Amino acid sequence: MKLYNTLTRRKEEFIPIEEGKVTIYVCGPTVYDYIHVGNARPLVVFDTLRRYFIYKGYDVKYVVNFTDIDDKIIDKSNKEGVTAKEIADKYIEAFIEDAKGLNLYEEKTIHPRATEFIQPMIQFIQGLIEKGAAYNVDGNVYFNIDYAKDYGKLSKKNIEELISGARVVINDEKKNPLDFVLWKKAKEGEPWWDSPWGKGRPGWHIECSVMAKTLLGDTIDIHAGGEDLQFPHHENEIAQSETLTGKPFANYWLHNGMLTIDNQKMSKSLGNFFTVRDIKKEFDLETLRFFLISAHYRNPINFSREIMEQLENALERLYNGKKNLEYLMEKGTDRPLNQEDKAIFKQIDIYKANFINSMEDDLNTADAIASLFDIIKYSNTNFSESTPKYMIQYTYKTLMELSKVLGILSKEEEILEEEILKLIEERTQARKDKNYELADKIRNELKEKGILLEDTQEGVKWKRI
RNA sequence: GGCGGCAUAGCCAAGUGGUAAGGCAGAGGUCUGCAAAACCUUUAUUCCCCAGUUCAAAUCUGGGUGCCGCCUCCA
Repeated sequence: MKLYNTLTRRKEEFIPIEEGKVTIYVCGPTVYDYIHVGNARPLVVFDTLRRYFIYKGYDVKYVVNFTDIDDKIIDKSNKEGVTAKEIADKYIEAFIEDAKGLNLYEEKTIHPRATEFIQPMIQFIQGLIEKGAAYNVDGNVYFNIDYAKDYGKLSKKNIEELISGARVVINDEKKNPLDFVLWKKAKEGEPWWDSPWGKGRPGWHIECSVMAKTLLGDTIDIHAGGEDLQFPHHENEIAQSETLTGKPFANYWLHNGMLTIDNQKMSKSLGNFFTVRDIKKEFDLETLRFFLISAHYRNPINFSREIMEQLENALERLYNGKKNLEYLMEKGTDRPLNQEDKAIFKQIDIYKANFINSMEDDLNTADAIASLFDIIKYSNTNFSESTPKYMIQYTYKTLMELSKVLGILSKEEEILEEEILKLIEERTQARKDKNYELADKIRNELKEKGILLEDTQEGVKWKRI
């Protein structure tokens, strides 16, 4: 599989550290609020990458951390008069709920909390101090970037230009203006942990380095996140981790493009954001997931109601195709396969190969989705009740297998209540009797109950609206 | 100011040298009591503009225009 590596700015063949295994670390949310649609992009995109690795038979270790101690969380806890932990717990719980809606593979995700790794963080910082790469000034510990080899190699920044950019706040405590904080001295009323440098808490960058190292090892296969984290967050992670271990921190750095609204980055600071919960009121979150994988992950995507509606319809077409296959699986014949049938298998296999080729090419989900539509169109056009069951099952199995990689079409067929089934039967009889008035009345009645009936050539079908 | 990216139909979006995938919306048709679904046909002589390389360019080179991101907390 080829992946675009930000470190080299090229697509590279993915070679895992250990054959058949892959370790992935994705920078997760700071849990001080509900996640917004922009936050959801890396979660969905890299979940899809993980699913594809699983599909290929890899043993995947996948970590998405929670930053549960940070200025914003402390601010919020002060405002609301509750502890920082209560804030974090509340939004972690909300995250898990949103994650389920987005069909993230939560059962297979490791979710460490920063506050559970304070001791390893202290050891990590201690190690940096011993190497002379970090220094303590009155309880604040800084990383000295002059000790980092190749500082700026990920974001391709030039240190002198960064300094002369003058956006850096002058801080007399720092040896180099670009030095960043590893351990923050606790202020009055802030949560704190004991450390060799006094009471305090970890800085943001150190958290990810330590959790990745502790859970996945000194060198991980893939580190991923939004492209806005390239600098300074990921650059600093590299600096501290590689200075401490002397080994590469991550072999592949993957960054997703920004999600925009009216062509402007969706972000908390600009205030132009929708939370995943906002969207859930209007759309199924599966549609949001589908939207997020409908373009290549490195391109910016613009979010709007119009686009969501388009994708809602597109997704419905896939579901209709799936339902048609389910229906024909019941009705198909058991006759033996003939020469023509075999050509159909071949065609389905071609679509499957196309899907895989797309995914192999730097996770081209937009292209892969086209193969799903190809399968649907092909089966809609060529299959009927006289098609051998086995072939329909094979097509269905292929469709579901590939959909699972993308994390879509996973909603199960529901069972209808007894009374509704009765009404449908009543209506079918009315139609046979050509009593269309009664038939339409029942249909409208069911529509109000959220059941939409369709009279197809293959019989009555229903769906929830 | 420095660094990076993007520009393909009404909308969304693949395609990185061989003659424009796929989806949505629209139009016409088949089927149908009606509706819906499904299916068929149709919708870019052209890929922001200009110049160049080449037998051949949406794809490569140079220039221009517009938009976006990072450089500050951010997915």
